[in-house]
Amino acid sequence: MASLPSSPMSAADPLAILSARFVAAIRAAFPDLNGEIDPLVTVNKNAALGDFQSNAAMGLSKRIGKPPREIAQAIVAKLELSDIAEPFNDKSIAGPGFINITLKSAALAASLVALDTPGLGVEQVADATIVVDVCGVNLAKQAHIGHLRSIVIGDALARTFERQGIRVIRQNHVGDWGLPIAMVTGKLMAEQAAGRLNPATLTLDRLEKLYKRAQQECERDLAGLEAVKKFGLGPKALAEVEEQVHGATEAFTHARQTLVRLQSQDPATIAVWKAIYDCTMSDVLAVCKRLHANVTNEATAGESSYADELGPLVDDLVNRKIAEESDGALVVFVQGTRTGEDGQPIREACLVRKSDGGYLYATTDLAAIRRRVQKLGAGRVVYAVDARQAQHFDQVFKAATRAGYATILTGKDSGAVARMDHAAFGTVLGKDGKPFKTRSGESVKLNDVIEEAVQKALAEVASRNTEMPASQQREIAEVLGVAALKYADLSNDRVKDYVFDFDRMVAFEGNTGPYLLNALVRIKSIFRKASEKGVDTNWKGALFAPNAPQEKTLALALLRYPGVIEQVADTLEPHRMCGYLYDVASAFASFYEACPVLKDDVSASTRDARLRLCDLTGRILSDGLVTLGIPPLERM
RNA sequence: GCGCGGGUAGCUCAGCUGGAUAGAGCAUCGGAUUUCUAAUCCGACGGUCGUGGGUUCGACUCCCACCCCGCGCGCCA
Repeated sequence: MASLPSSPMSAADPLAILSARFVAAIRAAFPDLNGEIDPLVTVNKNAALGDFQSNAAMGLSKRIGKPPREIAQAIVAKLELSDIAEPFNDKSIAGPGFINITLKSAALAASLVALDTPGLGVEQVADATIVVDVCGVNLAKQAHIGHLRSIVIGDALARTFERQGIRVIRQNHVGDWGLPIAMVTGKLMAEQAAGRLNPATLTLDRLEKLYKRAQQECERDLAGLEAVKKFGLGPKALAEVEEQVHGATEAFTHARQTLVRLQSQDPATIAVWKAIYDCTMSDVLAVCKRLHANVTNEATAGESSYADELGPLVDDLVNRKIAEESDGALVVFVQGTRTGEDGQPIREACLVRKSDGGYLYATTDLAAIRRRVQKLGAGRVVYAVDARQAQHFDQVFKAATRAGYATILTGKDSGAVARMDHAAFGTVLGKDGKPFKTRSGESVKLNDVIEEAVQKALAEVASRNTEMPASQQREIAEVLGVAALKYADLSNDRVKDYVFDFDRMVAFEGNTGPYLLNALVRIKSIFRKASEKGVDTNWKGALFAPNAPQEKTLALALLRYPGVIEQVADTLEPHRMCGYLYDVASAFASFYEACPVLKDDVSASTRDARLRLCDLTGRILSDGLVTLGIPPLERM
């Protein structure tokens, strides 16, 4: 469908103009053709052959019943491009029927002028709200490497939507409720009662140790008991294991009692829970802040905030016969992705209440969808969550749709079902190809990861700026290290696992954060130099003159920016932005080598045209990085 | 068993609704600097795109089968 160009940018976007012209030419050449016409205009893959190309002729071949080259001839005969493109020549139609277009320099310049606005041509979406599920840490646990991707990718997606003018509500779905939290709360109360712990000086590190111990006490050898009974290892083994299990059962009972007190808002229990909450979140939010991820207290909506809604929600599901009983539990049956022996899809059970009356994470997620769509007004909900939860979300999305909880209640889309997307991400791997862990097998703390990246960056900064004050080196290294870390995560295809390598991410070559920041810093440096040399600011209104091949390549890259933002928002794939920015930075590096800006033998008009091109490049690099959640740098 | 994701150069990764000779970076080798910051640029070398079929004018891309790796599969989250 050829949508009409609406924004100021798309009116001058070569892709949009060419698409419209091609559609017109095709209609003129083949008036009998009805139905949709896709002009298939793209940036030319082979720069030597032209700037843009249309592949429409091949596709139309079957519909029209003529050889594609003949169709291409007919299209070209009707194509009116003399105002913006170079005249056709014998290379304009090539291969099976590619139509190559080379833009006139003036047309390219006009497009750049249209792009060169404060908004950089990014189309604004009116009247939309998107909820982004981001971060998702658990109480009493450090933010670790497993949370990196949710924080970084979730924030980048949120920023991309915000860049489109969409109202974004971040939701940190903290695991702050349920039996595991009751375990540690009970454990903490016991420690406190025994005088072994002062709540005022509680640290997350200490808390995490208590959590692990509580968990072990509850879980120890329940599996072993099963095994002993199954294999009949004799009364002595059975007695030993049973004694262990007795301890576990005791701990479990204690945790259950604590959970009941939590749920009934017992003040003493809640007070301890709150201490755990505050201790965890102050640490976690500090890590988010250090990562320049916009995850704050306002964005925090933990599982506990749904506690009161779960009972009524399940009642509602039962009353409307959406949930039914199955082996003592309550489930919502959904059409799953799996198939049975007969090849028919299996009805999958999405559990919303256990046989003991407890609720599950699917219950909370259903409540969350309902709140996000029907209370917060989201037309789209995006989950930046580990790919291993794909089946869970598939079920929950279907159950929510069936229950009507995803139905939009107000506004222009009232009655429609909100779009629900699981932006699934793969695992962070070590160099050995296995999940990234410390030597002792523990998960790596996020703060340690950040610190190591910053230290690596600091070593580079210090060695290259020996005269710079240490405080400034440290300041730059902090930005650079965090940029390197985030960019390494964002630049890989989201759904794939990726290998984590400090040395590669802080490298200044290749598709890395430092390389992009370096391009930006070089541009800033040009303008500092210009100012030193007393060059006036007339360049701001200068005519673009993309004549050198390097200038042309750079200009064509810059024009793609608005489209890339849209692509990222649609596919939820920030690595497209990374790849794009790397293209821009590479194109700029080649330009920088080949096209002097401030050298004495450069004419004033060329200098000003190039300064304006540098400025536009810098603003797009900067805007793109900021949209990814990476702050720009002045010097490095 | 069923399902989901993945398999592209020695390594790490791109490859947009099917399009021209499958691209980067690293590594290896060879060039460029009295610098608008060389934290760079230019070039060379390097690939049966897991395997085998199919659809198509054209397949890394779509379909089918199989192999290998990872992950998931009702009362944990």
